Amino acid sequence: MDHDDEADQLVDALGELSFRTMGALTEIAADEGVSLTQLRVLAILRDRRLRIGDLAQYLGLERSTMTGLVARASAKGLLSRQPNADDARAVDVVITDTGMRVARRLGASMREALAPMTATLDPARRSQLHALLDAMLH
Amino acid sequence: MDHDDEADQLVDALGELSFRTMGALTEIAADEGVSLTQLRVLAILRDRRLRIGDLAQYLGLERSTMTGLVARASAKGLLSRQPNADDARAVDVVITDTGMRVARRLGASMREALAPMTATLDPARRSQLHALLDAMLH
DNA sequence: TATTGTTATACTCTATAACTATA
DNA sequence: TATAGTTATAGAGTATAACAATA
Repeated sequence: MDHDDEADQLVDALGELSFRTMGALTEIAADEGVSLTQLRVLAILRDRRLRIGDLAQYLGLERSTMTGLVARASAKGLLSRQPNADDARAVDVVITDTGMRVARRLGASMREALAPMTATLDPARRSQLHALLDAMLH
Repeated sequence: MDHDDEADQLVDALGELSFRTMGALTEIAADEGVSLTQLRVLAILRDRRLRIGDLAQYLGLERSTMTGLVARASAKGLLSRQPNADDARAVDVVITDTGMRVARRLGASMREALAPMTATLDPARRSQLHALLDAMLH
């Protein structure tokens, strides 16, 4: 069954693209001294505040895992823990000014790192790709 | 420093797609009792044998990391370590029959898991996407 | 001397299970 | 009782540095 049909090849290409992208993002995060998961958390918290549990659900992780992640990121000054106004059991996680600066630098590095990959496409094909990705993601 | 909105959105979409894909692959791997990195190793070794160092370079990891990864996968019966014919210092890593069966199941699960994402596109757009990904990856 | 791989060590990520404080 | 979060514990992934064997 070494017959790759069209669907298999598309899946392989998607996998390859994703591994390459994650590799680039991992390096970028490491350069800023954070993990890939912390990069995700920073990106998410740029425009909202979330409770520990919601953040965990968002990332598909256990709450106990988030406790540690937030603790380490807070120790680095990137995040801050705040009491939730409506539920005394809950903890809101908020990005700090330092965290926001790091998040912005990460965003810039991401664009820079992925540019060579998208640069192989001419502008028309780039728009095409963007439209296709949007269609898949929504 | 390019602050082109179109480029930023494309990078964001690429990141999002990759995180989703990696999430799906992580679950698939976990269902087979292997890590995401072990899934990659199995996929790579399906059609070749590589030395520890080459495998590490291929994945962008340290050799010491590969030593552990291969040890754990070998303990599970998925890989086997063999002396290299040309260099007595080197160790070839080979996929076992069990490893090959697992690799095939992983491949099938990947296609299944990613199908819903690509299924939102009609066949013509799917071909388009495939062509664009291939252009980016080569 | 340089390279291949291993070992020792340390840290992060992750999950499970038991626990607390609050709802 | 149920839920939000923490703590304790354990295993995997990862890197760095020091090391042995071979080139």
